[in-house]
Amino acid sequence: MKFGQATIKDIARELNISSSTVSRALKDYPGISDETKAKVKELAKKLNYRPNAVALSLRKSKSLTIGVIIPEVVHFFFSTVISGIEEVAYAHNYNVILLQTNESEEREKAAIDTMMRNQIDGLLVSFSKDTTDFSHFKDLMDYNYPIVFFDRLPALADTVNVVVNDFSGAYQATTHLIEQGYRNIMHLAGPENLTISKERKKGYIKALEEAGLPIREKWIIPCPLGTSEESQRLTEPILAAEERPDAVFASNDVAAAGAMMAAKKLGLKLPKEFGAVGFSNWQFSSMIEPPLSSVSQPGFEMGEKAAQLLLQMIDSQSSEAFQAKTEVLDTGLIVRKSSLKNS
Amino acid sequence: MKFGQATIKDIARELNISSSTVSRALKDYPGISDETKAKVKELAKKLNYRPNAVALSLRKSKSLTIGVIIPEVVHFFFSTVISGIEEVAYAHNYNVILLQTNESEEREKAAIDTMMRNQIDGLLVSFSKDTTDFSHFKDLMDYNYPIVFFDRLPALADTVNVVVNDFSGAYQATTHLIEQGYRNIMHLAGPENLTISKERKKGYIKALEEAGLPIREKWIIPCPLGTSEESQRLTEPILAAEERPDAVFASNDVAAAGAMMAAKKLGLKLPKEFGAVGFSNWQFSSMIEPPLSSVSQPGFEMGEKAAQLLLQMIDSQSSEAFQAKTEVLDTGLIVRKSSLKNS
DNA sequence: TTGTAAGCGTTATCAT
DNA sequence: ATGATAACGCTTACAA
Repeated sequence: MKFGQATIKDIARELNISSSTVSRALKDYPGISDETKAKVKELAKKLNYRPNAVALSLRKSKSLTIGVIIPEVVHFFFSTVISGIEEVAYAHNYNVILLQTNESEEREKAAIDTMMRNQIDGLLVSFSKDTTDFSHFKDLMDYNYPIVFFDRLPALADTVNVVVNDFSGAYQATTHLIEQGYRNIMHLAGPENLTISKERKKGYIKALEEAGLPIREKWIIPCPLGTSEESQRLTEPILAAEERPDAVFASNDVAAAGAMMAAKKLGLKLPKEFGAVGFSNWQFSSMIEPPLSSVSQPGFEMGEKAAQLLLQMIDSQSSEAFQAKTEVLDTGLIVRKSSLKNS
Repeated sequence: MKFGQATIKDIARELNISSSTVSRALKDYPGISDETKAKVKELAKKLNYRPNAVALSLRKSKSLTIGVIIPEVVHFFFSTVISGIEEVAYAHNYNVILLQTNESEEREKAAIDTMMRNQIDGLLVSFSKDTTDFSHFKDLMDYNYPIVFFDRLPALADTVNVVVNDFSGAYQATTHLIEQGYRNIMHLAGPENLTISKERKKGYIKALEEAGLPIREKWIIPCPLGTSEESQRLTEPILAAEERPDAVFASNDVAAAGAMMAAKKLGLKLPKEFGAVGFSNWQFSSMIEPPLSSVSQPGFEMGEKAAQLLLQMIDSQSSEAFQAKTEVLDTGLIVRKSSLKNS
């Protein structure tokens, strides 16, 4: 009874009635006299009574809290997703508990342990880059524990997922570069074991193939870190070579920006001599010079959708809600100056 | 007992001993035979026993959870702070529950209500822009409830706070512009009722005064929204005027970027004809053209410090920990091309 | 060395 | 229309 918080018992004692009556009066149960209801409610208000959610959780084995496991918070896309999750949770009177894994599998397992100890009702998961063993998720799913994966898909059967259409986003972006007249398009790829990276790479390749352009493996560069320094460093030698690309499709905006910096450093004119399209439409993309074209990901919607699916699983417990499904959200191509060859 | 989670009772039953013995054995209490301890621990492991944190919270009136109330997650600075909070909390086995207020005072009050219902052990608060009534915080403080305010300071006595040195950051930034040879420096200010905005404005004015430069009220423009569109729109007429500023010190990087866009649109050469320094050193600042000089705020450290102070209040409950104090973290000036007049 | 019982705050069940 | 009691899972005096 921290901070003088009043309990049902306090109210009961003061009014000389039983706690069950108080409990029922507070929730307008039938069979309680209007008089008692009024008295109880009045006193509750006066004492600033707040139901103890912890006691409720224990009693009902339900915490009205959902857990979010995410690689890092300081990431435009992820923070946008969190925001979407927050909104839906708030609207349904659920709380959000946040565990950041810093892309570490160990922290991920610890996070799950914490969530279980705290009787969290369900989990929204974007697992870390180098998670290869998914048994900690599998175990939960075997108990019918509600989990929705977002952005990153695990190598597990029968999961409920929300992703964006990475393939088509990448395909669109690359096709756009081709239509603009770029012919030698390199690709800065994401971490190799993530589905999103693979899909974006596939979309890139598909676009080249369809246009009858050659696929050059040496121009497909994985950027495991995803920092602009890394991509600048990796891109520079490629642009300095005899035969060089005239554009880049990057798996994320930061990498694209790094490539642009490399191109500038080598004195190339942007976007005429080197075009670029990124992925995720980060906040900064419109502010760099030239403004970066980018594939926009509906992060907020992803958070909303994932939270909605999870709450369905939690509330209904129907097998329908638990059925494997992958919700695919559409990307959009935001065309800015960086990819307009003849501007 | 969701998901087949084993409880102490299950272990007790299986071993034909009492739950108290199990409880004690699990925590190596003295006076339990090594044999029993071994048996209990073995079975606990086998059953994958996890202590029920909810039951513990109820028993101990302590949830090992701290709450973070923040205007918005999708914000480079705030998300960095959260990251720092997360790290410290994790290291001390505390959980973090996150409530976003979207800069609404009503949501802020609802957030506090939620936190109280859930027996959250303490609060880290950055209140919303238009909160003017702080009684909801005051009420808690009167009960000796642990709260640490960060970034934004409430108009309340005896609070524990963590802020950055906004005044000196702004002073440094403006002085730097002056030293570079800029003479007519405008200021894009933040929301007027926030202390941080006031402090930054003061630092700006102090620098001008010290340099013997005039303060021109018409060149001090509040940007309540803080978007680049807003600042671009507000800056354009000022730069188009007969007598125009030759530099800007902005209360945040986004506003600075907007001003730079306005200057470019009017054909001014950057940084020669128009210099700029922002605040917060957002991720994008190094990537725009010219790269933006900025006052860096130690967001991660702020989160760490705030969490540490809070945990001290929670753990010690000593009046020392609750004593009013304001931890001031130093800013740094990151000089990039946007403020180098003669580069 | 171990067991019993009460209690944290709430509600469901069964009485009255 | 209201009360008594048990239970959620765990800890902790107090007993034995």
